[in-house]
Amino acid sequence: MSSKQKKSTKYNQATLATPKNFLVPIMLLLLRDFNVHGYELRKKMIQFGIETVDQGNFYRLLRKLEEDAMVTSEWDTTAGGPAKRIYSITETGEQYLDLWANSLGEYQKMLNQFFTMYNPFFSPFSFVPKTEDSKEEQE
Amino acid sequence: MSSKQKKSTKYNQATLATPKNFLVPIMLLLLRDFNVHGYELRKKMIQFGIETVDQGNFYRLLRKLEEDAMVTSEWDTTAGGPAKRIYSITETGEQYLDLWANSLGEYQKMLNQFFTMYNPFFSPFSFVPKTEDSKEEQE
DNA sequence: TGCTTATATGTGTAATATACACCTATGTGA
DNA sequence: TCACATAGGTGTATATTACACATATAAGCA
Repeated sequence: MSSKQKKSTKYNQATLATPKNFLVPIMLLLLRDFNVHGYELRKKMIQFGIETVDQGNFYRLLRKLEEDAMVTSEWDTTAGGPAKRIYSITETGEQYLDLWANSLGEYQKMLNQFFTMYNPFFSPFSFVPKTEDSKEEQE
Repeated sequence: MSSKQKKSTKYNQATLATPKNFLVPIMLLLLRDFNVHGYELRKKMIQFGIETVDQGNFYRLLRKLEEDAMVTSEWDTTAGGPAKRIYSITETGEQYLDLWANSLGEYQKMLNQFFTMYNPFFSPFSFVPKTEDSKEEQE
């Protein structure tokens, strides 16, 4: 227990509550409704509420989704500027999205349970911040 | 593009929608309400709805939480069987839990948004599965 | 006694996923 | 010609998780 110079153990503050692979279902959902290129899609995702979408990982993921036949793309050189890959979702992709939706639904239930236990006054769509009074019974 | 023998690229089915570090807030929440040992806590987490809680990672995480002063523990040798570490949350831990709660709240909003877009008939607490009819307009 | 099972707490390490830094290229406008 | 927005990436270190395995105590039972 001496000379501790740990690797600053951090369950990264910035990364709090970022679910694994969460970009995937949102990408698929957006591509189900819009046929767009990556750069545009990425903007949509940020609008969606994901504040940080790493550009590198984003494109890498898109290519992987294509490799796995979840989406297809074709080059668009008609417009000015750099060539774009226009993406669209496939049947497989839609099925995969449905799988994700089930999974996210499960997770949503757990979140509701979490908040019910965290703050008994909680109910979705009317979040009441926890008061000091509500944590008196201390075991 | 020849001789593809990829590493079977899989956004793991089993791991779908497993949020990063999700064990942490649930551990803290449960420890806020109960002073228990790891083995017991793990059972509670499974009851909570987390189907797979890897034992190894679980204990490792507990020790890390203690190392970071989120929880404290003391050995209990009064009961029969192997000695147990009884855990309880600290002030720091409670504050960290609050941080997590905010973060999870944000995420919950995104989930609601996801489902609103995924299935327009969706509303929380009355989930209506997507019908075939609802996906006719195909761009 | 020896064997099995449940309880209880861990370690080692490979596979995955993500963050962060960096690269290439086209077109617009100052 | 230089900066900047658009567009699409690669390399790699770090973080997180999965999976296999290790240790120890006690109870049941043949």
